[in-house]
Amino acid sequence: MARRDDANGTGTLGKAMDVLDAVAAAPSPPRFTDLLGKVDQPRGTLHRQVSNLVEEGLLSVRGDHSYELGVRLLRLASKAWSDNQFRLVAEPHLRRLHDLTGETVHLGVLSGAEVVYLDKVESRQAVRMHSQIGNASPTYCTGVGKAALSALPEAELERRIAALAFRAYTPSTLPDAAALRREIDEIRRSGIAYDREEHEPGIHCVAAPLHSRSRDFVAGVSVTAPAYRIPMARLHEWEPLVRDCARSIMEDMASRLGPRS
Amino acid sequence: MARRDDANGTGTLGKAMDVLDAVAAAPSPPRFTDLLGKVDQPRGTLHRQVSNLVEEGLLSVRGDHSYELGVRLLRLASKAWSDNQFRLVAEPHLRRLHDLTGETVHLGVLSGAEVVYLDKVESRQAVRMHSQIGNASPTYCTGVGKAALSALPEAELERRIAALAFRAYTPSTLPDAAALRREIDEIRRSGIAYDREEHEPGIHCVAAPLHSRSRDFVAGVSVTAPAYRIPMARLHEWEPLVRDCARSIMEDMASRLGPRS
DNA sequence: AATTATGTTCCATATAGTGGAATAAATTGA
DNA sequence: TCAATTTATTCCACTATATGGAACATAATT
Repeated sequence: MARRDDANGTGTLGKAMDVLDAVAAAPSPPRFTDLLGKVDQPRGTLHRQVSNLVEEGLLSVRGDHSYELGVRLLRLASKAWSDNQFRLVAEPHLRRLHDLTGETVHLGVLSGAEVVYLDKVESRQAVRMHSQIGNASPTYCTGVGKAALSALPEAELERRIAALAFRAYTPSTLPDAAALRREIDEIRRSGIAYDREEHEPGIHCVAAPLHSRSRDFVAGVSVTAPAYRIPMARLHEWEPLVRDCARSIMEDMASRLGPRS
Repeated sequence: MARRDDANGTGTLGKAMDVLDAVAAAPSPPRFTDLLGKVDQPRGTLHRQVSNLVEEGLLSVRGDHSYELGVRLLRLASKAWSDNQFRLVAEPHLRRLHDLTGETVHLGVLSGAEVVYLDKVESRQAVRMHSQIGNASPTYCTGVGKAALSALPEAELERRIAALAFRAYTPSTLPDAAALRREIDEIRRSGIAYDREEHEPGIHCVAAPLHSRSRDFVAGVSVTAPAYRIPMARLHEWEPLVRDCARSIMEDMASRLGPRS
């Protein structure tokens, strides 16, 4: 929810993105006046911004003046996904981790305050692919999220934690910054993060951090499983597999994309 | 390829989108100078535009100064897809069409010169979902593309056809505007479009047009099948099913979203 | 028909984007 | 290793573009 500091460096573009975010965050297609309440812009200004977004195909307007995100985003995202070098490099490693564990494997990267899923490998492909790719979850209550946070340089970590708004998804969701901070320290020591049913009841996972040399992006790999079928002990056994997967993705990145990736 | 008229009404935002398009169109992650050649902007200007896009997460820069589309697009597109009212309304109808035919069903909407796939229903879910959703194909050699074109008002159709650049994907791809024009007339009469292996050899389909009352968007539904297994005759038999599917989606839209959608 | 809510247009003003040129950084070649 | 060359980044006077308050138009509501 909390999204934007009053001042931002990206001028007109930033404002346009604010509008898109506002539409994305709305529970149902917002009308013009709804948006007027959500983004801090005067009528005339917002109206032109929205018109421009519509003209560019980033927003689409229905007959009743309500707005939806436009299909042009789908088109771009499709490219963003299929061309993504990190994902391309990681994919075979994820597949291998899946083969070794038999459970669902996720790859997620840190984006803003959230972790967005870049890829997913699971056996029963009955579930719609899109149900995860591109989805975003909070960092503080997911395996990949906490793993990714642990890979951030200290200053950056502080900044991000300070900006978080904690919400208890389950009884075991970490309640505040202090608890998260303690857990991150532990993850940094062990190189492994757990989600102990902190986001969804009955679902837990093991995850390992992943980052580019320069830390210009941080990510996480995880193996997720239902608690009733896979006990915590098994998750512990998988620690080396997950760690190895993360390590080999990083090595692969380094060798393929040059030492500086 | 042909993308932009010299003048466009969306100012700064439009230019930013041009840059995104240029990155999306590149066969491999372009560097700054590559982009400089593709978008018509002076160095200083382009540099700031790119910086802004990176800061907003719409572009991401790798260690070697090459640019990729950013993950924020995935996040937005995920929302764009899951919230899309048209798709939500259409989904059960697509599923029904799939059950009746046993073959792959597509839903695509017209976006610029292309048709982008909004949904896909197929039995063997082995294929990755993202392999189609958000993908774009030319209008003039796909079933949904031609169907969608046929639903455009005359003036709009002329304009779009004039802007097309024809490329022969297969021996049966329509070669030019005249041939397409003739076929569109036929589709308007019959209400059914065929792709006779015009995009991919061995793949053909039946499609029907679909549009919102006000024509502010046009789309198509199709049943696609391999030619070796499903003969043309069978496609003909499916005509009523496809037409009914399109009709019932439109009716459903009208009733759910109000008479004006 | 009058009232209220909602959407759209206008235009003087200021802000934010522009772009040519200078600087810095990385890469290549001798 | 150092110069030559390519490539990326910064700077800033200038101006095009976005701004926003207010007037106007168009539904919806009473």
